Amino acid sequence: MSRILVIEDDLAILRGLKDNFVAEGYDVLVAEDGAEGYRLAREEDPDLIVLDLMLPALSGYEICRKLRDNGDSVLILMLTARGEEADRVLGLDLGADDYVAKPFSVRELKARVRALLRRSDAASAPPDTLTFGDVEVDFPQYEARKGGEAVEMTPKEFGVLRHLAARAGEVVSRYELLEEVWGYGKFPTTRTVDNHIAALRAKLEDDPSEPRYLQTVHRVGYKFVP
Amino acid sequence: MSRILVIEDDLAILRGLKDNFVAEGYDVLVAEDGAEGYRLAREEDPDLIVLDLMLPALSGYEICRKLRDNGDSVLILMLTARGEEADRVLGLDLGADDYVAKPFSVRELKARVRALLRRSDAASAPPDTLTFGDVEVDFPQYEARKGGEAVEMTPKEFGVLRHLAARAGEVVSRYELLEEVWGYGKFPTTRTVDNHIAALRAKLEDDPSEPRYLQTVHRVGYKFVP
DNA sequence: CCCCGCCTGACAACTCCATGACATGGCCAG
DNA sequence: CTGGCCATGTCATGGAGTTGTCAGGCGGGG
Repeated sequence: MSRILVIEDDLAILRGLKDNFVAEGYDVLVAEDGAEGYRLAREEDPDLIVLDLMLPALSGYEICRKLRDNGDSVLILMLTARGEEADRVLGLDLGADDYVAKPFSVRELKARVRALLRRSDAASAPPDTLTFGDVEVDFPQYEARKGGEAVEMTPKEFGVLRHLAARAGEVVSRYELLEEVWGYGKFPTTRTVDNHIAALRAKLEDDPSEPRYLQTVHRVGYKFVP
Repeated sequence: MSRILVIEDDLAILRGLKDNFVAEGYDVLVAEDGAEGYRLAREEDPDLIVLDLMLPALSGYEICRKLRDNGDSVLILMLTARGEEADRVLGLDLGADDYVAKPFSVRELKARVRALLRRSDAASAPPDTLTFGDVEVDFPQYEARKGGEAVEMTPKEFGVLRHLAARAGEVVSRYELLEEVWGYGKFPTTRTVDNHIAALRAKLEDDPSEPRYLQTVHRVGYKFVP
């Protein structure tokens, strides 16, 4: 899941944004002033920054420019007072990727964040089909077949399989799977992972009781062996 | 590399766009008013035109129509003021290939330009007509028939169907549909998408309660299966 | 002014997911 | 080698979240 840094001095807004983003499964960092925000932006390497234009210590304007001057291409979504020179903010000399005017609608802000992140990671997507044994999986279509027969799988199952396959041969811990598939804001039991593995085995393995592709590594996690 | 013509009367924006496109390696032509822009469009035969809707001398609207009337199929990306009727711009009255609302993000604009050029290279632009089962849809004309009978569909319904069909087989999330069909700057609920899907099913599916072509993928989105 | 398309909210039906209990199996200490 | 313990497999169940559906209201265009 993506990591978002929110830099905003109004604590009520900061809190609200954080809660909203956490609820959507993002990994959220916050800063209440510009200097701290800039430091986090450099050290924590977030995927996207929600940046208030008016800030104590270091303005959003300056943070944006400094990041760009350093060649940082992190996504930046600027919060501006209504009517504030939108053209200026957007790229032409500041280099923000989008902006939302205050007072803003949370729904709009979330939609814009989603849109920015989706476009940016569409570029670096993992391979979208997977074949092993007599199984074929097409992730964009959310379809799977075994021996030519369609197999019904749930989104979580696709997610788990994709993350295991992306690191084929490597052991992946339950904790890692939870973070990557479920997202940072969610905290199910690690037992939940076992259940989804079991479901995948039941659907894809020739002999679910003797898994060939989805192997258990005792006390560590699971690995996908193609 | 591709040749891009930018027609825009705001010099700050014109300059910013030119610099950005040049930096990406495009061959860039510019015009500050509609008459000059139209002349360049005819004489220089660019691959894509970034066209402001409001222009002195000759409006973007008219340029677009005149080009199309002359059978010119150059790619056109329209810049519109926020909230300006996106449906109209993308329809046949106008014939633009895409649009971006002002104030826009440069990253967004560049992404859309890339997308348009890539699609035209691959010659896989969204099709003008669509046929499945006993249904025929003509997008430029905004006409649909089922079993030979005319079917009344609203502009939004055409939009949703077109975007699903353009990615046939792939699951498209409600959020993506909102972004692509409703456009940048509009933020209805995801429930709205469901309603339009329901309307399409009622009009186009043989058995709307058991959709064959417009399928739901639970917790993910919808997909069109031809 | 009315009409149509659009958006939203409410409700019910349904899917998927998380959890806990119990069974089984692997690993280590003795 | 073997008993005990912890980890994992398995399964049933309740609940949370999603979707289909419908009615009502709003706004723009004719």
